[in-house]
This record gives sequence, C-alpha cells and structure tokens, in this order.
Amino acid sequence: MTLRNPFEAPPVASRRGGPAKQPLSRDAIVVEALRQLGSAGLKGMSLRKVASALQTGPASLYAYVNDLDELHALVLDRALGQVQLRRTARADWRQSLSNLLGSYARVLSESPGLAQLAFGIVAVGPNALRITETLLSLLEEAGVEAATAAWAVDLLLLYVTAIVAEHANDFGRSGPDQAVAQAVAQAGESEFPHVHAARAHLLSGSPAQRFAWAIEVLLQGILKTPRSASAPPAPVRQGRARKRSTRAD
Amino acid sequence: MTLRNPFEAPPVASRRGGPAKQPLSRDAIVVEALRQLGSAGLKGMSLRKVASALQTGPASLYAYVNDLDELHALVLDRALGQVQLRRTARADWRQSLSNLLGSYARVLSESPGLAQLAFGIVAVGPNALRITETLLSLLEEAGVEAATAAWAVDLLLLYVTAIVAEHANDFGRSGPDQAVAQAVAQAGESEFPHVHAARAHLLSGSPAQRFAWAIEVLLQGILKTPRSASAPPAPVRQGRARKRSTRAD
DNA sequence: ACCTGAACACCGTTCAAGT
DNA sequence: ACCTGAACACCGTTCAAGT
Repeated sequence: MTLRNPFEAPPVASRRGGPAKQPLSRDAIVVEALRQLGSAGLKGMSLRKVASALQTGPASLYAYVNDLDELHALVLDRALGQVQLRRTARADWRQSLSNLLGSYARVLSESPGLAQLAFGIVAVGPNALRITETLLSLLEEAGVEAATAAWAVDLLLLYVTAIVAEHANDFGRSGPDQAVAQAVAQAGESEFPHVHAARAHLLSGSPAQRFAWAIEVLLQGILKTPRSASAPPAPVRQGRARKRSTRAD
Repeated sequence: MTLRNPFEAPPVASRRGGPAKQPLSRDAIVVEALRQLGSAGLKGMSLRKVASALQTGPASLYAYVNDLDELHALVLDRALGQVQLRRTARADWRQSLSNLLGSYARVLSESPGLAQLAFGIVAVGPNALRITETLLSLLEEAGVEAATAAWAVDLLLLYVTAIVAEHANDFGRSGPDQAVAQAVAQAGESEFPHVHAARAHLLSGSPAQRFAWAIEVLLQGILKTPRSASAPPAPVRQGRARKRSTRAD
C-alpha cells in the first residue's frame, strides 16, 4: 500500500541532449534543493523556492515528492553519494576508516544545513547503506567482533554528523566561536574554577585537530570495549522495566 | 554595541502572591515555551503560540526576547537546570560521570525537540557552564590531563546530545525504528553482504544498553588517547587555516 | 514611553477548477 | 487524467498608531 520507498526513483524521463528547461522531474527537484541548501543553508531552502526556481507553483512538486521530509531524505542521500568509499592502495583499515569518515564529514560540511538535516532522518538510503557496508568491512578487518562493529558504525557516523552539525552555524564566522569564547572568558574563577583554569584548553585546537583526536578516541574505545561490557548505569528514557540494576555479568 | 548577554535576566518583576495571570515576564515566556516544547515537540512551539497562551499578540514578546534563537537558548539553559550535578555518596568518578551524563540525556529526552534545539546553540548558559565545570572536575579526578579533559567534555556532551536528538522523532513510536528495520532487512545480500550479515546486530539492544556501551567506549578512548596523538588525517572544512581576520566587528 | 494590532514576507500543504 | 493557481493555516518579525 503506502509503503513507498522514496529511494526507488522511477526511470528518469529522458536525458539526451541538454534541454534548457528541464521537464520537472524528481531528479531536478532534488538537485535544485541541494543547490539551495549548499548556497544558503537549511533555511535558505524551501519547497516554494525550489518550485519557483523550476518555474512552477509549489503544488506541482507534490507530484514527485510526498512532503518536505521526504525531500530532505532524498537530498541527504544524494549528497552522500559523493562520499569517497574506495580505499587508496596500501591504506590499512585505520587509514581507510579515517579517510572515509573524513570524506563523510567533508560532504556534510560542504552544504551547510545538510548535517542538521541528517538528524531528523535515520539516513537509510542506498548511499547511506553503502557507507555502513564499507565501515562494517573495515571494522571486521580491524578484528572488531560483528556485534560490536554494528553498534560502532552507528556511534562513528552519529558523532561525525554531530560535530559537523554543531559547527554548521559558524558558516561565515572566523575563529573559535565568539559566544563560547566570551562565556568561558567570563566564567568566574570562584564559581567555575575548572572552567576558568581550562579556558585556554577549551578553545584550543583547529577543527581538524579536534576531529582527528575525537576519531582516535572513538577507535581506541571501540577496540577496547566489546559489547559484553554493558552494565546499564543510567537509562535514557526508560519508562518501565528494570529496577534491579548493578549486576555485572 | 548590542553585546547583550541574554542569560543575565533583569530582576523578576515581583513574585509575591500567586497572580492568576502573570504580568508577562521573560520568565513566563520561557516557562511557557518549554511547556510547549515538552508537550508538542520542536514544531509545536512558536512565538505566536507562546504569545497567545500568554494572552497577548506576538509583538509583545519582543520586549523581553530579541528573537527566536535567543528564546531557544533561554529555554535550553532553563531545562539544563534540571540536570542532576550532585554526586551521590561513595560514587567514584566513573559512576558519577555516568550518572551526570545519564541525567543530562534524560533531561533532553523529556522535552522532545530540546536536543535538536541544542545543536543550533553552542550551549553557553550558566547551567551549561555548571555541567562543564562538574565534568572537568570528574575527569581531573580520573587522572585525565587538563588539555585532554577540555576536549573530552565537548566530545561527551556532543555525543549524548546527538544520541538523544537522533531519537527525538521516535517520540511516539515503539520498537526499533521501522524505516531502519525495513531498509536493513531489504539490504541485498549480494550488494551489502556485511549489512546483511549484521542485520540482527544493527537492530539489537535497547536504547539504554546502547547508551551505556557508547559511554563506556568514550571513556575508554579518552583514557587511552592523550592529545599528543593528533596526526591530522582528514581535515574537516579546512579552507586554509588562519586568515588573519582581526577585524571582527 | 511603552505596548500591540495589523501588516509584511514568508512557510508547507490542500484542493477545486481548468486543461 | 493530469497539473496548478489560489487559498488555507500557519510562521517570525516589523512598525505605525494608539495609549
């Protein structure tokens, strides 16, 4: 019934020649939306603007896309197609994994707003699956057991998405975040002694340095933490079940 | 110029008695906004709805709040005031850190949309600073060097925020995400052999189990990875560091 | 001087009317 | 049958007019 899979695009209308004005296809809509996202950020893209750029009314898009959320998902997966999956010659699993995550981060960074968008979505398109597939194989090569690797892929992608999304707003800005810098600088020594003492550290490092360090942390942690080490400490939104805790096995 | 600090609230109008209808203060606006966020999610809150709930027109709010972004920041920091910072007796640093992050995650989870909101914001209010302060002291106790701890705090908070934000949309839903389940199930064995083989693992575990495992991974990684181990592998959006833009403002 | 109704410039989505 | 102009129900923000 309505179990539509938006990623199974119907065959593209035709494609020969280079028609000056496209005949309004799902493809054209996604391309234009991604273009707007890249040039003006998340709130610079809208169905109405896409429609008018394609010289139609907003209602026309609904023939090709069910709603804004679906367009978001399509845009994300199209962008993810740019992620470099192929490993370079002689790169070991560690280097390959680092390259892949770096490429993923770069793709998300190139279109401001894309990372924010990636959160509302579970990121399940063919291109997202390809990324997951590659990461799983690299972790297997690293000797990580399958059960652990499955969760590790989630952790890695989520973190990289988050770090890019966090800085998505700094698009135009330069230097370390001014609001952070100001707040940290003003943190009183008496009330916030550790923050005050660490204020230089808190603001130090380039994004690239912080990224590299964080990935290293995640990899080290993943290698050292098989799934067996899961003593539930602080449940997240766990309504019922469980009152007898602290039972390590 | 307009270097306002929105967290320095002017003294609350008066507070004695319990007036049935509040006289429209910044406090009342933030409380109502948070209430809407908690009951209807991010897109269930708007300046207009807050205004009408407070029985005024939307323009009136601008006397107390500069814009929607500022309201977001105020709402977030007010919510963060609920995070439990006090360590329980006899809890070691590890348990305390786990408790704190769990509390942080729970607070964000309680108001769907709060975590999403936390991304657009650098989270620098007094309550966010208190959390940072506490985490720094716990990591110091753990023997993590100051420079590493500073980055680690960012990593921990960012990850927890991200994991909550990712599931913010599952608010009403039950079980593992249907879209993910479907996509993983349909992943062809030939094209996605690892995904196919790991499909059970990818969907396994409760949110609480995954959360506990991830925190353990982060801690293990942080303990094993001092900042010295930072060989920049794949720069994120690194145009060309250092552009000498000293003409801020 | 303060407050706010009404207006402005946008949204996503629907649907009846036109081809 | 398909497409879409116009309408609907919202937004955040501004500002002139009223007190």
